[in-house]
Amino acid sequence: MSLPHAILTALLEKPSSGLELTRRFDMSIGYFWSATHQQIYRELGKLEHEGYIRALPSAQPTRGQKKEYEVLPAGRAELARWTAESQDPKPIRDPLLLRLRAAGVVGAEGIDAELRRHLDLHQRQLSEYLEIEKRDFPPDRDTVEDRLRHAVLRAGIDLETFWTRWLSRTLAELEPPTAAAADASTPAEGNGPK
Amino acid sequence: MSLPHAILTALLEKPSSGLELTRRFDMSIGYFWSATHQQIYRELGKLEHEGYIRALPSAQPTRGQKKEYEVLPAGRAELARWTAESQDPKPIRDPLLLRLRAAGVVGAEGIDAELRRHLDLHQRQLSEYLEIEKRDFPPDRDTVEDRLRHAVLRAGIDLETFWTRWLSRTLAELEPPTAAAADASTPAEGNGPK
DNA sequence: AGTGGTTGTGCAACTAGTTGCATAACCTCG
DNA sequence: CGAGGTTATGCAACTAGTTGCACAACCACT
Repeated sequence: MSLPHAILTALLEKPSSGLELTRRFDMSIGYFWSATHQQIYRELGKLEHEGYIRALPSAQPTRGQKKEYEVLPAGRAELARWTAESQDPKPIRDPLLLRLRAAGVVGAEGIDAELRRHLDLHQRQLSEYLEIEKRDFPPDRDTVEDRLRHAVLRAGIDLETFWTRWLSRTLAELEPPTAAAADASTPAEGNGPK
Repeated sequence: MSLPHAILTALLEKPSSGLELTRRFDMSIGYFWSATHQQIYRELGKLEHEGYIRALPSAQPTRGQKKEYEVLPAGRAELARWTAESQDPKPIRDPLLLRLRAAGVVGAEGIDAELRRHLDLHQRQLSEYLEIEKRDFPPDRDTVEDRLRHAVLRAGIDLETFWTRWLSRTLAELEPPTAAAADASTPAEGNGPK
């Protein structure tokens, strides 16, 4: 039940059309929730039907034309209710970890290439977040809202940091020992006793 | 497409019945993939139908009676194929971060209680993982398989560590300044100049 | 006026995961 | 033996997210 609330939050920050929301979900909202434009349009329809949002009167109802939405009081109330609600964290579910475990059973051929690829992706994401932090959070402003937004971004930063560290360590642990243990096709020149 | 492969991995490690798998998913497998018993039974049916696994001959086909499965060569091949495949990491999607952002818009009332609750849950999970590490990974054994399994567990440990740190920091940042900034109903006794 | 790209909205079908419930076999205790 | 709990398998309906495509409006260039 998170997507409708993500949309309400985004619309409270700034009334938008479906496509604008999609772009915002790809950008800043993306570091804690992602969604495709189809999900967003469908959800906008539902939210309007339930009386949580409404289309701004300026927009015509024909297809292919921009339609902006704003949040109604009922929508704000629903968002406040949901925000204060108690929800348990969901257990981890990560395909990469699963594949690593599977590699332990069917053989680790080629898994290191995949680990390196992920490491690269996470490093890029991390430096992107650090850019955003530098740009959007100079050390002067300090409202509660700023702090909350900064905390959320920092979660993104810390998570990417975790991944890059874990991937580096895992790669380091898998590779050299494999080379040392494998007595075939390993050059191993210059480090034996003379 | 991860659940069937999680099941294949689990069955290769040890042939099991549906309920046994469910228990293993709640325990050790749970730190990288979770699943309910209904998902598992449904998937076992599909995997058997597709010729990846088969029921051990000892089991009778009646309902309510234990039915153990083992992986067939085709299943092992499929798992190896999937493990080596290239898959992009999925973007973060975390309701707690979303709620924190929403709190910045509709007000942060009561969110700190929720943060503390999550902190407690993550601390428990972390110490559970540390127990498992101490029990299952003594520093002597060192096969490639051990290393892979240990790396996966360490991802769980590091992730829980990230959460506990991030939650502690976020709580620390939200609370004292709020008390200092709010000039109403704050006792603030004994720390001013005499 | 016509073609081609961009912006924008939207349907339909599919895949994955969740929730609630039904039902059968088996074991234990009185 | 039969009542009640535990073990075990499974169906049906639902919710959430993904993929692929259709189509209208608008704009710019020729």
